[in-house]
Amino acid sequence: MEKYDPKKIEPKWQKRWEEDKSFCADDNSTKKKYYCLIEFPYPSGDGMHVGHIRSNTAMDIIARKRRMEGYEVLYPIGWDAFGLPTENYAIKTKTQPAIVTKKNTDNFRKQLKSLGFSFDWSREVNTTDPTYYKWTQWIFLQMYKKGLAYKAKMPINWCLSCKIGLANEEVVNGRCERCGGPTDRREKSQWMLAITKYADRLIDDLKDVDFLEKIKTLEKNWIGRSEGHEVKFSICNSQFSIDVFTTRLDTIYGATYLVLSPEHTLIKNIESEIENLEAVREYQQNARCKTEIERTEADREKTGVELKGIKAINPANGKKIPVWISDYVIATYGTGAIMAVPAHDDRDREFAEKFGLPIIDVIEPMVTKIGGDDKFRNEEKTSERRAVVAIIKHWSEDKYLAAKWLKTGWQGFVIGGIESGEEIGEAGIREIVEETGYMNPKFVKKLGGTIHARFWQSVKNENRVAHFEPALFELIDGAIKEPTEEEKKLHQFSWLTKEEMCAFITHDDMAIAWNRVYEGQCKPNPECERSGILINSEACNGLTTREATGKLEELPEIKPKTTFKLRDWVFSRQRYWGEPIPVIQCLLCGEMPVGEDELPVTLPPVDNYMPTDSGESPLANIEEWVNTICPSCGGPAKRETDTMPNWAGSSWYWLRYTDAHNEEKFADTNKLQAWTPVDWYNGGMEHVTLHLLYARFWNKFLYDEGLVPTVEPFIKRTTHGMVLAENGVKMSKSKGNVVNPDSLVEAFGADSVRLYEMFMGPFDQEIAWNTSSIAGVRRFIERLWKLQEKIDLKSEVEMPDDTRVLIEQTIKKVGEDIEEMKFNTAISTLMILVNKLEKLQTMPKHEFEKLVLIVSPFIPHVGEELWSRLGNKDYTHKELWPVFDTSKLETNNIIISVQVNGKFRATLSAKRGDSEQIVRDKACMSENVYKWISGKEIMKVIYVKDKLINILTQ
RNA sequence: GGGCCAGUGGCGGAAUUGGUAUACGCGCAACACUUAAAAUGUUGUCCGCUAUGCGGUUGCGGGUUCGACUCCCGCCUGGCCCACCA
Repeated sequence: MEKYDPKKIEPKWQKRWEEDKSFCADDNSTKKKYYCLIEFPYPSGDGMHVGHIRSNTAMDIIARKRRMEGYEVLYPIGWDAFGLPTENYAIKTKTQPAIVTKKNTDNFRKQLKSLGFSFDWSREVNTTDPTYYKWTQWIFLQMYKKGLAYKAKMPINWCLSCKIGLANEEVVNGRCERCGGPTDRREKSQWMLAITKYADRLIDDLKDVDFLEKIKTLEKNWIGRSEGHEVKFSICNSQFSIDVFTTRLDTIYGATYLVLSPEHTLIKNIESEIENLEAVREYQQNARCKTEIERTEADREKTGVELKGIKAINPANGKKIPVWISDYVIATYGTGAIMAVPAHDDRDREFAEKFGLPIIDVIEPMVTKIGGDDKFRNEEKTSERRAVVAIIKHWSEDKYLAAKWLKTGWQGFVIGGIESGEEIGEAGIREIVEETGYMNPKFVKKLGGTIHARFWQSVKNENRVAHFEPALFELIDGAIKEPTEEEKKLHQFSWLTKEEMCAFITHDDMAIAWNRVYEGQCKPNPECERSGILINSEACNGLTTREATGKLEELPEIKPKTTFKLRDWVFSRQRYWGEPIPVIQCLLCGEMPVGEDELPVTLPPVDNYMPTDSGESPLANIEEWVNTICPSCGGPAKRETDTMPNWAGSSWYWLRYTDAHNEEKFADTNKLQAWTPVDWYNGGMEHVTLHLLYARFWNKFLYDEGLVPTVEPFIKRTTHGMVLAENGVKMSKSKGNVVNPDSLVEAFGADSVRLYEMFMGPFDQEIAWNTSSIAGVRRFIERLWKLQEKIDLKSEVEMPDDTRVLIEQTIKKVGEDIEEMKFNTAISTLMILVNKLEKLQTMPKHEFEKLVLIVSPFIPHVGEELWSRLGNKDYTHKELWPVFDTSKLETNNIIISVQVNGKFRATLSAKRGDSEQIVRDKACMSENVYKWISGKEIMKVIYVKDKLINILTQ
């Protein structure tokens, strides 16, 4: 037998596949289609990364399995080649980006081919190819026509070192996502895409796709839909008004001031009325100069300036309230203005406390007992009462008095009714002395607002609506008078530390009170703090949050409104290496789209790729390119010099794969119909909020235009974990820890590299690379290879029963694991089978062939080679995926484990389906078991059929 | 601060309607083959002990159960994403 030599067999099969166009998808096939997609790579100068190989192999396995299941599979590949690294390289080396890109894609292509991926190379696309970006520009023009692409002067994120505008998505913690440098905000005229018009659908349509739940959650949170109200506050003595967005309309009576973002447009309109205009301007100026990093620093102290002379009118109660500006209000979210409710919003409270603004409690947190003996009984009589919750501090230690009600089991604090006309402190002291016997309590302070509780007061046999007023008391000394016998029967008292108290408290109302002493350490049900009863709210007093919201909605100044965190997509880049935006500025006609027949607007060669200091693209310096004629009047005009962002080309590439060489359309309708939507799209988690959202947006737009057949582009989306360097950090060229797949293929062969990438750990988790472990999978391949020697070509030998069962089980498990992307366990199952087969002297050919077929998607070169050596003429991927025989999945001889009192003591052999009695008798006869049960009475026997018996003795 | 996830040998990791924890692989050790080494093969490899047996062990502490890596409650640690979003 020949030695296993990947250097010989891998190029051989790769060549045959290519010559036979084995993996070219047939548009006209009558088979069911299956579209597998991976995120097309950015061809960087560093060459391919072992991470690329991991996700490509995973989809390759699925694509190959689908072919064996009888599908016509499309598994295409291309290059997402526009981008900053190439441009930066061009700036440094004065090489044309197109030439760099060519070199890099050639290298990537060679690397991918060396790994035996079953890509359809006939459909290769490249986003930087004018025949491709012609259609990127064309789609842009369609959006332009529908008003979805528009130019706007607006503050944008500006990277100080890249000198380009960035989308919000490209700013991470105030820093440029690409270079890590600081960013600030600048007013620039930018092209925008109105993705927010699709915000609702981008959320709602998620219900119809098979994405991992975490992906859906991430997208939803990113879009950030928030239901609330827009409230119009008119300004005294002015025609202007301020719209604010709030999700807590019910707190409007507590809105004691308004806050505008420093950039708010109203300020300009009412300048003449502002008495301290200088100070306001200075604040605006400061806010503008602050970089995004400074603005997003956590726990930054609140700043702001009042617009003196300006008062807004609260539409709920007609009160005049001051208007401030502060950078804690974000210009681009909601309306860029808020009504501040310091009593019920932490940020507003911080601001109000700093600037001495009034704080009015308008919500009593409500605690309604909904379960247990003290559940509020709607049908019974109800009485209402004010009561003080006395939190009593020890005279010398940091301990507090805990009270337990002996009749009900409630645990909390001393509580006493407040008589009419009585002060809280007064009532508390009276109650403390009465109930606890401590003679010298002192009132310290009130603790926040009232807590509204509704419960069944079993002692009094009635419902109670209680308004609890938490207050802090301190004992001056330990002087105590023995309480009466009657009191002793009611309560039991103890001194507890803060931590002990948290554990002691049994009810949410007490927990809320305690939280005001020991901030946030006790955790009441958060629902209690959110929903409550209105107070200090005039007509709404006594209503619940929900009722009040409904009532307030009737006011003409208030209307329901939905807001999103998602903003429109900044679509301009002041860079060279991107798709030119196909728009012309005519001196007479203004903004004119380039005619569709003029596309593509191609990139001219330039000498200097450096962006200009004014922030314009290097294209602005190419006069012969910039100067053109107006498509409408024929007069002199200038081309738009901004280019599209990196994300443009990847927002529709899967559509182009269906018809990669079409010169008339971005893709033929029939071919789109034949192949889309993508059945399974795998990619990185990091692309879920950017690329995936953009791609779904473009697809929805094209769907609305009748240009693609489905609303959603991808049926199923999964993610892979990142491959890290051996020490667990990210691989990067600058750290010099990038593992080169070429040397691995050279040393171990492509099949070993593929197999290791799949075996190293769970596919969806990030994992550190470990080159020494490849030896293990290489050994496995060698052992599989050697099994050839044991084949009985005539298939005359019988296989032992348990081995045949194992083969069927392996077929089942491998098939299921591939579907769930549990490649690591699929491979270990295959290893177990090979270990077993090795022990045989000989085995029938047809059984071994099953194994060859199910390993072939993982290690296709070995699969193909073994398959042909067994005398088969066709490729493995043209064979049918083996079907396991359900009747052979299990043997009749089974092992049952025996427990005595839940401890494992023995195992026994039995026949499938044996009755409890048989198993029990066998178990009791076993020496190991007998030892444990002799002399003891058997109380109970638990029998799990065909699995386990548990004998319980006294 | 909010959301999501994870924690199992020296290492990567298996094990889910709750049923023999550590499969599979790496590494390590011993042995065989060899002049030798590599490669290969065989055996062993969670911890403790009075050792053919017994006890303990899945981050920590409780709970439910005949039985818990798995379910529930409370903590600790680590990671990822979002973050002044009204």
